[in-house]
Amino acid sequence: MRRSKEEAAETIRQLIDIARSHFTEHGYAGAALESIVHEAKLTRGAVYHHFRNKKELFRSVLEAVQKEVADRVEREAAASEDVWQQLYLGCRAFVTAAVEERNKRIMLIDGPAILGWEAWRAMDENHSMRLLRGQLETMQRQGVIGPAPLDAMTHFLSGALNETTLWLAHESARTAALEEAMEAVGFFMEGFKRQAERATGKIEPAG
Amino acid sequence: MRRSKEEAAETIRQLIDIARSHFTEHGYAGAALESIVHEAKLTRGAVYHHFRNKKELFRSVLEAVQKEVADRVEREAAASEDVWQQLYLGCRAFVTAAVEERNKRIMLIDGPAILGWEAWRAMDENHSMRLLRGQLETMQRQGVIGPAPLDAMTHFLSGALNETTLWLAHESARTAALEEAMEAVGFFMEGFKRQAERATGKIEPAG
DNA sequence: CCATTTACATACACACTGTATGTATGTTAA
DNA sequence: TTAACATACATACAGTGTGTATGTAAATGG
Repeated sequence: MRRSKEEAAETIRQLIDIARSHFTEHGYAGAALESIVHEAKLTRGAVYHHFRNKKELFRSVLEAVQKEVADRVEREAAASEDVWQQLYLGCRAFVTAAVEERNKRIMLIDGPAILGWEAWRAMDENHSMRLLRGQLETMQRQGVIGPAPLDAMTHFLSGALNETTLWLAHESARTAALEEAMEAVGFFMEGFKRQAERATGKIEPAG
Repeated sequence: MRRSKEEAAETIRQLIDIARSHFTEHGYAGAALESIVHEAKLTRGAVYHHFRNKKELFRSVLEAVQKEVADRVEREAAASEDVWQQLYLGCRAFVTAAVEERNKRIMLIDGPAILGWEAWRAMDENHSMRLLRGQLETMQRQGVIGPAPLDAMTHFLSGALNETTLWLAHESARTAALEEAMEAVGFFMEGFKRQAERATGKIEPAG
């Protein structure tokens, strides 16, 4: 019953895909490998052949999720040439992509808990967060935002977007929620602008 | 070997306390009830008498953590009479309290994963988040921030503070990190101010 | 075409949760 | 004061799930 190389690659893809749906529906702990492989018409032996353990299977799933979301963010942000608009569009793309059922829980809830915050963050730095930080860096180089601490700002905004995503998922009944959330993003950006204006001496600081 | 009521209450406190340290050190999944009760010189029977299951024990631990953190936030925010300063102090108190080892993981990582985001949020609404939302509401009523969507802003800022906390924990070597993080909070507040000024017609919106 | 590797399946050991039941002591009401 | 009951645990066991060791047949490479 040994399969060829391409068939094995297909098996891996299938396992990741099915695991993703099970993790989405039952969470990491609630998703038994047995029921995952059953759907794939395999046994747990197949999983332990292709992945070191359950956690590594989850990591592969998360990797796929992150890549999907980041791709959407990058594509949609590129629709504008204005750096502010790019940031806005990117944030919007992120929350609308991440809010989807098949992304949300794996990416924002189980991800940090299963892999640990550091490993989760390390993965994120290769995807959405890299884009966000890159954008802020560009804006800073262009002088449209002042000499603020990039890392702190990136994490602040990233965390805000993550929680906003989960809130949006919860508020899915209210269509106005997305606009409200984006308004909050706007406030943050306004703060940037004002700080940039201060740095260039347009207005003086308030008390 | 039956204990009196006060002794039983002491048992519960002790279990929560020891469980908290085990959850902190090994995470929820990695903390075996057996090793928790062993430290308390009890058996798992004691746990299942006082708590429905492991998750309920965790919920009790989280409740204690939330209460501690929220109390500190409330106390430190009350040190000022200026609403902006109160918000700033509250945010600062939150991150410095939440960043502590015995709070961080339980509150920000395992909490949502074990109880689910909704239950976790529901608990949070009775603690730190209630304070945050209340403060924003006060500021809005006083007109120092404009007619912005309160819930969206609250979640945005709350999520930002949570991630900032985890980032700070990771950056614990750099003492400047806290100030950088608070600077990011400041940007957000600047956005509020500007938006409030716009609403009251002090300056006109930019493109 | 033979040796070796690969892709799984099978079987088993182990850890942990949860539940059912037992038991001794505290509590309370007649 | 004591019998009846409730409470605070301990003990024993069943179930579920992960991980590991081993088996096996087919694919791959020389």
